[in-house]
Amino acid sequence: MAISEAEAVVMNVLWREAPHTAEEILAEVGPAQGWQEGTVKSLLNRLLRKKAVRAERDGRRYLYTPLLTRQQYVSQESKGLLDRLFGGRVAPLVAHFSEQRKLSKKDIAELRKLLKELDDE
Amino acid sequence: MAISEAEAVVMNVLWREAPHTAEEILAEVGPAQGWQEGTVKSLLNRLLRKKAVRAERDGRRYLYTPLLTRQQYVSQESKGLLDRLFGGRVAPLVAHFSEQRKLSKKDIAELRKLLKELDDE
DNA sequence: CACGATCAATTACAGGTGTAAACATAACAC
DNA sequence: GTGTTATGTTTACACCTGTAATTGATCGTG
Repeated sequence: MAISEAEAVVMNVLWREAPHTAEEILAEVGPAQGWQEGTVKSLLNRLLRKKAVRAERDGRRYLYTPLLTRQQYVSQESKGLLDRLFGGRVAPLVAHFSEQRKLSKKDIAELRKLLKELDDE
Repeated sequence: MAISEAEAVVMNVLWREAPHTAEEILAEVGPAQGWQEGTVKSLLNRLLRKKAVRAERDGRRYLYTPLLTRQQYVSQESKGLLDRLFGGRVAPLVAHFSEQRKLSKKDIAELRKLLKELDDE
């Protein structure tokens, strides 16, 4: 089942470092998102139900670890967008950003490097 | 207000060619999506409420025309994804696809061409 | 052992979505 | 003009989301 945007915020914390307790996650995202304890707990529960994380008891609390990998999530999401908007292909998306002048110098440099490396294989 | 995925399917028809009647839209997407008449009508109404399309009476029916442009929609959606997953930048997304071996030959060729053109400006 | 503190689990609730059924209205055919 | 047909509008309804408040379980403390 797809994980929602709010849920992804929680996953992001766990992808950076795991395991974490609910409290730690709250400390990390609560302020920025304006979330309270119950919110994070709910999101964790939904992620559990969706098998995106697993919880392991540690005394009175739980330690949460991601089951869904960031790779998997990123792939799903990107593919979804590409399929919906660009016929499933990458180049048209880059072209779109290029037309909109949204490619930074850094982007361009990195893309050049990337293509060069592809050459060498 | 954001338009949903099902709504985007309808918009896609109108972006290809407009205006269209509800019936024509149904004919185009109904079979593929397994949608019936009521579904398309509802989606059109929600799009009207969201000011994403406008309707112009034509005898007994309406002709629907997009107000939200494909450009606008694509920009919103792509930016959202990039911000959420790739720090708002294009190159990391392409890198992701490259790592996953999801760049087709055609993609690579087009990207090369694109970068070359950027050079010439 | 009873009590408060600390967590997690359950329940809540409004708003969005997917998917229509039901209802209203207007035009056309007789 | 009245009934049928073609359209659009309203209402429905279950599920997902964001965001908690409430309830329940457990642990440490006196």
